[in-house]
Amino acid sequence: MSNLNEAGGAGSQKAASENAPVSVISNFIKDIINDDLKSGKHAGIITRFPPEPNGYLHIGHAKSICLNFGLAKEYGGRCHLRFDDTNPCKEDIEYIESIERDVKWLGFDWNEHLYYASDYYDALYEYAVALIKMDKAYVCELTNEEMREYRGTLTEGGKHSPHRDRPVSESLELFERMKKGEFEDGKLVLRAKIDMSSPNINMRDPIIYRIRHTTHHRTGDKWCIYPMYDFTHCVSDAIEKITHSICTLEFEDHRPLYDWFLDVLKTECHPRQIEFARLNLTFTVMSKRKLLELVEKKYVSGWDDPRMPTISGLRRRGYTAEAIRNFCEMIGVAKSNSTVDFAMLEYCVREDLNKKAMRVMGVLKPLKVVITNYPDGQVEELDAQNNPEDESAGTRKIPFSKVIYIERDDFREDPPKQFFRLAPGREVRLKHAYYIKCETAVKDEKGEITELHCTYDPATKGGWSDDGRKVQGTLHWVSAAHALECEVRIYDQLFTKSNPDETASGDYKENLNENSLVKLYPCYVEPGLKSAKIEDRYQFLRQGYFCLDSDSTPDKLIFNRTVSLVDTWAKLEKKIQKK
RNA sequence: UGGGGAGUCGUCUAAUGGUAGGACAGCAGACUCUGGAUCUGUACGUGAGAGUUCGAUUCUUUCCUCCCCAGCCA
Repeated sequence: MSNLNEAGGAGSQKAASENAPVSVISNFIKDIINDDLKSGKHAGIITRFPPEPNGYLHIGHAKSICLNFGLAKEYGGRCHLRFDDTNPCKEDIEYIESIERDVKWLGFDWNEHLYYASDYYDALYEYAVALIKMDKAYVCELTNEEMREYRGTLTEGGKHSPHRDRPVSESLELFERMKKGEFEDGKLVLRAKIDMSSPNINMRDPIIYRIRHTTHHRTGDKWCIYPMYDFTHCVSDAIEKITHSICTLEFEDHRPLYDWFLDVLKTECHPRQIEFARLNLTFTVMSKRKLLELVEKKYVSGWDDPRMPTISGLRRRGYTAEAIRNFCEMIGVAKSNSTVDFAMLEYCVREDLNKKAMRVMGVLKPLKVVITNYPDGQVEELDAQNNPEDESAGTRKIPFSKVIYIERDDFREDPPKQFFRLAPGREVRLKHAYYIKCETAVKDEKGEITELHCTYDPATKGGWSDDGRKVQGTLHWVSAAHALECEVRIYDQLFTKSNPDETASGDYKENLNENSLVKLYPCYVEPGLKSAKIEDRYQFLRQGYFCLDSDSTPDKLIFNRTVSLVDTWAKLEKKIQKK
């Protein structure tokens, strides 16, 4: 059982020892940094990755992680991991742990620079008091609904709160009492005093503290007032002496507020906020709300369901950290909204796994083949190359015997023109083994083919013939007596539409793909896979890349298909059928 | 219809006044004991107009389209 507990072995990655390489491609953020370095504004850079621990990280976060940690590495600076934990209602320790695990797995290291916004609650409180004393903040008693009314609309300015001009001393006292827990949730808030007529709604006296009698996952019950994002984020950045605070586009019109707080507070450090476009991917959703819904309503098995675009899902699916990093490098960083073709991500895993994954043979939809002229009871150990892309991967022995399984799709009774595989009277090569020729197809009473009777040519051992004879097809196979029975899970896109949000009803779930998971059983793989460990990755010859799923037990191996191989024949066949 | 952003091959992304380039996807071919990989070739783009200039993706201007903002979420 121990072999199922952690990754290791031939097909696996040593995540911890992996180190992300430095990027060579430029982007507009690097241009800014280069200017800042050149002008002497900064001697070095400090960035940060600031997730809120209210969900699992996804591939979109990976883009941000690669950007922030990548920049730090490239410029010899550092990147902090900071949990933006200012909303105890939504946050959870489970998420903190998963985020740390995922960032590490991606190959990045924050060293001792692990922080929490909640670390700064005392400082934040003092800054808030300072704001009140400067008459730049006040305690407001408007209800939620009133607040919305007073805020105005996109086209009209708002109105002043009746509490806006209350004396500083009164706000001070009220704020103190808010902190002491004298008011219930929602009764009072602390607001910045900026400009209710601003065309930028964020500047219309934004709330900076609200009351929440909720236990915080780190500070417990010490606080019942919690700071809002806009106030917390810029102050946290300043405390950590961040030089470049990189966030996504939707925060662009929060920047004036970010700058306002730091200007008014006259913080020693005033980071520059830079916005870039978040990642969108075809055939999937990236919003935390939707991913959470998929998990909670059991459309998927969990955050790490192999169909999820989460880091843990992709990892379980068999993606490597290197593939994800390469992908993030490949897609670039810019300010225009964009949706990347999922095929680009698949290209990146294939490229990486092609170099690394050990080749093995596995039959997904078995068809029994009896080699009639092969001696009963004889077993030969044949040599098989582990990875033609990597000489150092060596070879292994695989057993061959009279009864084998081949892929059902590799036989056609009535083969189309360009079909190179097995058919009555046809000869093909069994990879690493012999040429075999199909003599007869045995059928049951319903006309289903139950097995094939073939003959082999003993002179072709290893898959060669000296007489110049050519065979067009090469098939993978496993010896029936030696094969390991297992389950294989074939995944397809979670959604049927390239843009899942394109719906008639407005509910993206109507685009869920009913066939996104197909479980195949029994499948047969070569006996060597018995020692496979969770997350070990393999190429099943001619089929795709697979990895051992965490649902596996020593008695039942389960493999996930990470991605298929490029299937030229499938494409060709489709074209033939169209004609 | 307020404010803030963005428009370059099908999709991402370069070119910062001087030959519009790369990657993915597509197509065609070569090669191959994986119809994998690899290699070669090929097609495809500056949202529109006006202006400045010898020369504009780049500068100016008008227009068009798309995205974000009215949580006591981040």
